[in-house]
Amino acid sequence: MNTVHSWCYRRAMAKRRTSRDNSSLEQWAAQIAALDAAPSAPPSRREPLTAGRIVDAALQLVEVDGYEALTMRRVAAALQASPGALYAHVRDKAALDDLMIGELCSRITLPVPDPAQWRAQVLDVCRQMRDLYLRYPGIAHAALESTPQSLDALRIYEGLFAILLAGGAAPQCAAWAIDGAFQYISAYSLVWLRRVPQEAAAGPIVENAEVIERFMMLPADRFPNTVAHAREVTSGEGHDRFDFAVGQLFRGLT
Amino acid sequence: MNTVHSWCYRRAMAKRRTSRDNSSLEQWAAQIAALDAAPSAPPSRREPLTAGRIVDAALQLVEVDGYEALTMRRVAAALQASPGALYAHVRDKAALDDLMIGELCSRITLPVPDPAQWRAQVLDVCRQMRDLYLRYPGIAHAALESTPQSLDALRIYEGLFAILLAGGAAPQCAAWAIDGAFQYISAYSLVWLRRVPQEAAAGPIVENAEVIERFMMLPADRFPNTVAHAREVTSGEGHDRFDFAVGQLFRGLT
DNA sequence: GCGCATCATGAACAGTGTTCATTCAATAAG
DNA sequence: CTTATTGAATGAACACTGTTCATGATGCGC
Repeated sequence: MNTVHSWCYRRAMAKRRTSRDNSSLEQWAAQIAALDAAPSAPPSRREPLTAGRIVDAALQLVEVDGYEALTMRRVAAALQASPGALYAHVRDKAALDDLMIGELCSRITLPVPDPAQWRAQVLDVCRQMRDLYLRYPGIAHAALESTPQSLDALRIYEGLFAILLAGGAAPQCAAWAIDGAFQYISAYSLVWLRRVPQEAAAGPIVENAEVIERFMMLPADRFPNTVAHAREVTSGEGHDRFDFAVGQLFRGLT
Repeated sequence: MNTVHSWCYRRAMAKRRTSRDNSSLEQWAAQIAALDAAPSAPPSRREPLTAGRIVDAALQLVEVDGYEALTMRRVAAALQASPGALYAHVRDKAALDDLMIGELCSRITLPVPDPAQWRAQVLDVCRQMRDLYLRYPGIAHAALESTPQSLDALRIYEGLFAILLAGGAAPQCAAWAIDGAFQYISAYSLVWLRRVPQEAAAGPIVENAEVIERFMMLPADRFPNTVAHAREVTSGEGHDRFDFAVGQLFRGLT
């Protein structure tokens, strides 16, 4: 449903020049036709395929089943199209990955820089990235592998840069810290996925106690510090460690 | 098929029973052939398959062709074995990944903690990890996906922990910083690979000037800060950015 | 109405991880 | 010295993957 809505929006924007009502009418007719055709057999003739629709379908697939389930064939099936049809609009699966992270980057809202609270602003942008990566599990893979700087990614680079410079940071330190943060956020989002299925089984408290116990079962002669500070090693609720790491990366830049 | 095979089996058994010298002769010929084959092809036909040999072969493959070329079939071919034979010693490809990063972790040398120079010691260990990840290109993928804490990885966790505690860091901050560093190092090693093929083309100076020029071609109204500080954005020789980010993560913990 | 250019199709290709019945070699038991 | 057993290796499958391409159908401009 999500993709259908955004697709309708995009198509309406693109075709606004010719005739909005016509597109709306087509849509109306297609919906009516779908009422009959959908239960019996999926109609082969659909609305034209576009890169935008492909990206939307791919993102929806990742949101539901994770990035490792993202397959050209599955995207095509979700669009009721042939696998080869996608390659008329998207060069590669890598190109699709780039488009997906571009779409994600375009969803991030950048604040107007406020020197008084630049730390909070930077952290907020980083959290937005993290939440997007977690909403589409495993898509950080694509972010790590994709083109160094797409224009969409560069937009949020510029946004963070502006916040940091307004806060009084030196340009080189600011640029390097942003770079490091991008990489850290991707890695964090990937590692975070490994804890999710465990959370579904039981509450986090029991889970944490279990982990502490396991750490204390380690041979104390080989892992003295880990055993001694098992509580601190396993501490951190939610995304506390994320906030800590991001805070460290942007520390003392003024 | 089933009956035919079992019939063949019975027939082979019967044949062996009737003329055993024939089978012995074949074996004799095989031994003679092995005399010649052994010096030329030293390895593996008679050597029993072990998890260790599989891991070694897999690492060698990654070192030469990269992690995306790591395939169960290729590992088996390198060992002159059948693809299915690997599964008697390694449960999954994921398990093979775990064993590989375990092997890598076991190669890292940990210093005895010296409070006077704990920063240098931490940076050295992080660089060892990075260099291993870069020597086996793309294997950081396995590190990000693999089991949260294998005992080999925990060993270097403990080593870093000891260095930091000796340096006077608070246990929780130390643990969180180590965690962040692990994730950052993996992401950095993956991102670094995208620059390597460009280095082969020309010297880094020309390359850098090219990148600066490209950044300055951006629309200045949309990317004012990136354009204005293109030099700082593209600065950093070698692993300068790595050292910066690691330094930030472990900053001010005493 | 027709020609054209575009797009979707479905089959194919070369791979992938993984499984399985079958075969073999070496060993333990009689 | 046979014989039975066992554990590992095989090779052929299975269900997939990304990608290509000739074929065929579609809708638009004239």
